[in-house]
This record gives sequence, structure tokens and C-alpha cells, in this order.
Amino acid sequence: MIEELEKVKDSILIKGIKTQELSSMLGCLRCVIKKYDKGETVISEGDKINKFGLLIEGKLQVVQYDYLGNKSVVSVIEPKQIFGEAFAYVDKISSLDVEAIEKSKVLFLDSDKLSTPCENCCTFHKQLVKNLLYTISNKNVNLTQKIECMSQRTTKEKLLTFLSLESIKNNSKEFTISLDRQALADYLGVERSAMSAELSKLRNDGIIECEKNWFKLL
Amino acid sequence: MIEELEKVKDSILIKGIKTQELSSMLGCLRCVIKKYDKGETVISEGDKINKFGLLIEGKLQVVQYDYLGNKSVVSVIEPKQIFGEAFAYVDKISSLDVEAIEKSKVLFLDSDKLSTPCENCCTFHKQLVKNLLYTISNKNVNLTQKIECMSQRTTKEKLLTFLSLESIKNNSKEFTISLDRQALADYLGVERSAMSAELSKLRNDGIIECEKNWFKLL
DNA sequence: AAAAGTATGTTGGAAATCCAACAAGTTTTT
DNA sequence: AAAAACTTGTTGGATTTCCAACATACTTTT
Repeated sequence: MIEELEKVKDSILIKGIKTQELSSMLGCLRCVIKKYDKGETVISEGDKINKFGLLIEGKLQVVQYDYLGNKSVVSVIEPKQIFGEAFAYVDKISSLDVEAIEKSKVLFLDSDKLSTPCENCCTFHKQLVKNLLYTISNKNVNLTQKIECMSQRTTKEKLLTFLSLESIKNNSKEFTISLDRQALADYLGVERSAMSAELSKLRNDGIIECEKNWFKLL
Repeated sequence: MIEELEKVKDSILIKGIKTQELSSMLGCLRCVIKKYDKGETVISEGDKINKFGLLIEGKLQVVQYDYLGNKSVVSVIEPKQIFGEAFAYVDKISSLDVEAIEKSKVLFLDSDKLSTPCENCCTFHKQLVKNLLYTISNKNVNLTQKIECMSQRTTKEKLLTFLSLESIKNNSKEFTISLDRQALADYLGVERSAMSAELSKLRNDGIIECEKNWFKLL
């Protein structure tokens, strides 16, 4: 089990915890590792969650079904990322599914054990809580920024809001983004082709320069 | 200071902490209370945040300015609610403003002190961390649901997604919501009048019944 | 009880988005 | 190196949303 943990020791959740503390952590937080084949379900909608996951290897997908039963992908989980923590701490049943899209290994941690330090108040506990607060807060900031973009009325405004936030993040008028056109359109909640057209217009109007994933605000 | 705390002792953050523990908490977390007149700024965009706030009395507004300088209200803070915690824990500068829209009293707590229990590991610390994790996770779930609604392409789908989520929350096909039409339109990111028209259509098509804040899914 | 203010529904033309289809360029596979 | 698969940009008509203006109902103030 320790060998598996080594693979993710620089993940945001475990970062800063000494190697010699890892094994006491495993016991203290009732850690278990589970393996999933491609296509298997990791968390089902309706599950009561009291553990959250840290993906060690493979790839997962968070999906959701709307009122008509249409499936949509909410996010993709890569190794070293955590998932399910929000539902674990609000103590609600999950409204999302998590599925393995590759053969995967997941470390589950007991959410209650993590937030309630044991009597001897192990030092790694403090660090874990800090890391977890950081991670969830960070997700909140990102969700808020996505909402900021999506709240704009026109595609042009959505694009400019997104690009301006990216520019701030990169502290420069020039930057590259990690999304391709389709992913960006999905992120902003608009049609890819309409967005492409709008990008061209922004370019022709001399407001931006761009090529592939590279952008420059003028 | 203790008297002020009494007013918010059933807030989600402080809930479950014994009265006799409150005073040691005040010291341990370097609490300070600040007062603001109507119109005063509580947090400025660009501020480095290492404390977060618990509103004791009054009313605050979280606002943001887009790339053109247009102001928009992100949320309204009522007494007993906390604010600024996301920026405090990601250790980034705030990208939002918080302003008092009524004469207000705010309790500030040191975010670092809260997440790093002191040597004696006071019991209230554990409870605070739990409460904080609950609060942030809950915001996370709410933001995700808002995004789920806003991601829908048409106003009709946005409405039905929202209503279906409310129905699940209330565990019933019939329920009342806390938003008026304008607030609902803002929440979904659409035009009020267009949304009203869409609601009428849903009613005529026999998909829902509604009157004011009361809704029934058929 | 009248007046003013607020919330909601309705409507029609202007504007924006969606959608489907295709062209051109790029990357990956064979 | 050719073929296949994928990505991006373009276009035009159908659909949807926005916007502004107004009617009606309900609430609050005077």
C-alpha cells in the first residue's frame, strides 16, 4: 500500500507529509485501495458517501444524468486528484456517478477520521486538513469563475471574460490555455461553431490575436 | 465580544461549540470584530486574505467588476453566514469586493489558526474544522448545481433542470422556492421576460403548475 | 381609499445562437 | 506516404433569446 502512496506523494492532498508518517496515516484514516476495470462504477448516484477518493492511477469520469436521463460529463479525474470530497463532507447522498474510463486504482480515505484529529493530534493530520481546505476552496474559486463566464449574456462576452481571467492568472496579456475549441465551448456553455465564428470576429476587430491554444489580448 | 458571539452561536460555523469554549476560541483564533457603515468596503479586490468573516449583524454584498468595469452582484451575505473563506484558504488575493449594504458587524477569524490546531488540540477546534469543511463543501455542491442549470442550452431546459433539482431537495413534486422571478432569471442567467413566457408555455403544455413561488411538477 | 411602487405576464421586432453541413488544415494510424 | 481521424473555421437558414414597452395584479405607503 505504501508503494502505491509513493506514486501520489506530491499530490495536493498529501503534499508536505513526511514519508515516515504515511504509514500511520494509512491506519489512522482507515485507508483502503480499490481497483476498477475500465467501465466499472466507482460511485453511484444515490450512494451515501463517507469516504472520498484519491486517484492513484488510471482515469475516471464524473457524469450526471438530467431530468430526461441524458448523460453528461461533469469532469475528468486524473491521477493525484481527489473526488467525492464535497458529498462526503456535506453528508448528503451523491447526485453524481463516477466511472472508470481506464483501468484505475483509487485510495479511499475516511472523511470523518480526517477532519477529527485523533487524541495524539498527529502532525500529518494538521497538514492534511490544510491541504483539504486548500483543495476544496480552490475548487470553489474555479467554480465561481466558471459561473462568472457563463453568466455573461453573449458568446463574445463569455469569451472575453474567460480570456481576461486567464490573462490575470498568467499575469500576462499572452498565454496558452489547456482547452481545445470544443472543450472551451463546453466550458462556456455555447456552441463550438458559433464560438469559432465569434473568435474570428474578435480577431478581425483587433481585440485579440490567437492561434490554436495561444492567445494575446490587445 | 462574547455577547456578540451569542447572537450567532447557532450559525453553521460555530454550531456545536459549547458556550464556555467560545472565549478560548476568541483568543486562539485571534478574533477581531469590526464595524462598517452602510456603503463601506469590507474586502477590496486585490486584498491578501488571511482572515475570513462571520457576519454578526447587518447585510453585505459580494460584487465583482468585469473586464469592462461593469459591476455585478455575486451574492448577498446575511447574518450567521461566512464569507471570504475560499480566498483565505487558497492563499490568493481576492478577485471580489465585499461591501456593506447595511450598517454591519463582522467577526474575523484567522484562517491559519483555525486549520492548524494548537498543541493542546482544543476540542472546539475539531468542531470548527468540521463545520468549516461542511460549509465549504456545501457551497461547492450549490455552485455545481447552479452550473448544471446554466449549462443547459435553452431556457426551458434551464427551468426544468432547476425545478427538478428543487423537487429532489424537497423530496416532493410540490414545493415553494425562495427566489422571485427576477432572482430566478438571474440565477439561471436568462432574461426575466423570456423566462416568464417560457413558464407560461410549460404551464400550457401541462408540464408544470405554478403560482408565484409555488411549483408542482406533473 | 387612493396613490405609488413592485412583481409578473405578454408581445413583436431585432439580435444572437443553434444546428447541420462542409472546407481546409493538422495529427495519427496504417 | 497515403489514408483515416480529428480539429478548426465558415456559412446560411431555423430557432431562440433579448430587449423594450406595456397591461395587469398585488403590496405598501400615504
